[in-house]
Amino acid sequence: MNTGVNLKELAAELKLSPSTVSRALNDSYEISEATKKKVISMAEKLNYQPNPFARSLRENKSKTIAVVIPERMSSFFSKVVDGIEEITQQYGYHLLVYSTHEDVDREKKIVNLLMNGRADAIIMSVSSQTSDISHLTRLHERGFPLVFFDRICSDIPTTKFITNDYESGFEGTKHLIQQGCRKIAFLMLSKELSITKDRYRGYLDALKQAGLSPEPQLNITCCQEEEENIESIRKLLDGPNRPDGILSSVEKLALATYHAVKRTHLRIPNDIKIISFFSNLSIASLLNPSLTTITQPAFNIGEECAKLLMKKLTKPRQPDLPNQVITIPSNITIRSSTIVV
Amino acid sequence: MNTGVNLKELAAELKLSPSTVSRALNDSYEISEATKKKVISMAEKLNYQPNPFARSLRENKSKTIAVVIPERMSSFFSKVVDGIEEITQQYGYHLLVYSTHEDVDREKKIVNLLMNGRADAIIMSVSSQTSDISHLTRLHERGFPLVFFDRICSDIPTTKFITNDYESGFEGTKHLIQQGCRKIAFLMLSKELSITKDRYRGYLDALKQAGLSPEPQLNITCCQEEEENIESIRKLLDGPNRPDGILSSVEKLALATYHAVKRTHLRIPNDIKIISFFSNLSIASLLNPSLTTITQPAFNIGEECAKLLMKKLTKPRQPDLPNQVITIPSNITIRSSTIVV
DNA sequence: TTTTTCATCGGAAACGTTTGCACATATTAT
DNA sequence: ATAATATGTGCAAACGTTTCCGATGAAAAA
Repeated sequence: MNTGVNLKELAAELKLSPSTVSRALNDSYEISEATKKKVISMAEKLNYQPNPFARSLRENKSKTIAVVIPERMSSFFSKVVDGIEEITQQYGYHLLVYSTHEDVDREKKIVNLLMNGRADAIIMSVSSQTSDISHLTRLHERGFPLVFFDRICSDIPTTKFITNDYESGFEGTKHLIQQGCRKIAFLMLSKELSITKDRYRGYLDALKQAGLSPEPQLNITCCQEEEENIESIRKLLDGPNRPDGILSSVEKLALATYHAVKRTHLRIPNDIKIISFFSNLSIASLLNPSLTTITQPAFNIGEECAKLLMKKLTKPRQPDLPNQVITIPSNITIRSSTIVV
Repeated sequence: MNTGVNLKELAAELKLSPSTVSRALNDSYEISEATKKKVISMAEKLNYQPNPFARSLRENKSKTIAVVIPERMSSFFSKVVDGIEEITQQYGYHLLVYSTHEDVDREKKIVNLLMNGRADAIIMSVSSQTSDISHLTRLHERGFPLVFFDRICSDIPTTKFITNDYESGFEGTKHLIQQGCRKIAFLMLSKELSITKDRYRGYLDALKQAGLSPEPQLNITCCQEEEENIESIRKLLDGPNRPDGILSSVEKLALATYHAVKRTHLRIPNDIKIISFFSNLSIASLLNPSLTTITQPAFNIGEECAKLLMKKLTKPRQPDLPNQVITIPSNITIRSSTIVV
């Protein structure tokens, strides 16, 4: 790899000292406009690119932020990362993207690796297996800027961005009830997750408000194996205590539900109605029947995470990230999976 | 940000010189086993983490590789990145991931930024707008390790990983013909793309072999706006010269086709049969009717890219990346969108 | 005994920046 | 006239590693 000219060579070419050239390129007030012009044009001519590591070493910042997500093949997380990139790229920041694959051990390894300062901050959504959060508290206690989104850690006093999980769970359930459902199942990834807790609370409160009592056997906790999830749901559908409505708290379980229904004699929405948190609108309307969705503002969530961090990292003396939860509401789009025509 | 102890402090604690400690931690033969043990245990006790920038500056390598893709919300590219990460993570490498959003200007900016050595190598799939490749040739001529996958640049003499685009296009088209199609449309993102060229050649040859003549008006070049694509396809379907089969060269256009068909009175597969390059098997079988797919080995392609680079970067004196195209075959899965029962 | 070798370790340079400080020269105030 | 102040630039240290080159002492060979 032929690395180009460095500051010293550029300075030699200009018959100036490296310090002057550095200051000129950084637009320091101490340098005359004349030399600034000369330096800049010569830098362009020789295509000078400052060495990022020398700069990072000296300034103790990397212009890089790490994004840690549970999986890549998810329209929600893809859009969040797109939103983050949209902002950070404007500030010249780079994105290290890691997937934990819903594995807490991988998450710990990644977080521990990040502790050496390779990134200036972390934006993350925890894995569904994460219950011990010592790796995250340690990070935060060291003063490492950390922002959570979607799947958050309430115990860590920093800024979190979520959607209105409780209300969405509540409204989604209420919608099912209004469509005549009396036995509504709740599908989740893990009981530990902040999103399942909040969405579940909304679900329970909607049931209560309608005078319905929750039935434990209608709660299904899923795993990472799609086939296994499909079979769990199918068993529920084929069982004696079959639900007439399903609220899926994550995208992939809605798809598993459609697969499961295909294995039964049931029809959506006549026999069973489905609503799900879902970010891929194009797919939602192509499913048969089209899926009623609670659409999280994924791109927007990413943007907000990034904006907050950019403010913290690019302004001189910023305070710590405040301990608060910022909620950006979802939209419910009613489609055929909950409406009998 | 409270950065932990550094080498000098660790050395002071041990009453040793930094050089000795460094060598001990790097398992140098010059250091006795006794002191190695002492150093390692003290390093663990103080949780010493070497500064990655100091190391990168000194060694002139970053243990980071950049991945440049046209879009994130694509099961194909998500899986490729997963495959890359699977390998690189084993070697302690980090991944900078950039999306060009199919925009060649963004692609150029990203590539130019990468020229400063922030990453040790680049794995990329070019945007659909890329015809001028000067930014990539410049990169390659500087000796920067560069690997292409899927959407490749034939003119740049380096290693490329693709699937058997020609054969898949050929076989896909042949399958449609065998199912009785006589007027087969070809959907593409851009005529410039390597994948459309190869897949189109396969399509043409299959037509020729069947004695069918290609009709230019059956080729549709799409854009980035989904709605616009849907309407282009709908017009084709509603027009006087309506095809009875469609080969879509990319995933998103298959979805657009399903949307378009929904806006017509046509039925799949009776009136129109569809086959597409497609990586999301779960979705393919959920579409109505389920979609016949040509499935690219996305994860595997990512793995192979990464393996090649890891060999080049971690072994001492490796030759340049050879100028060759490595093909990993796709699988055709026949589903309902091409079979009339 | 003297010389060589070997096993361990330390000093210092180097990687490419940024920046505190000093130092000229020119301008203004006294 | 001299002294004070801008204005523009250079020197050198620092960031935290790795590694070249010596240095030391002990063991082996002469």
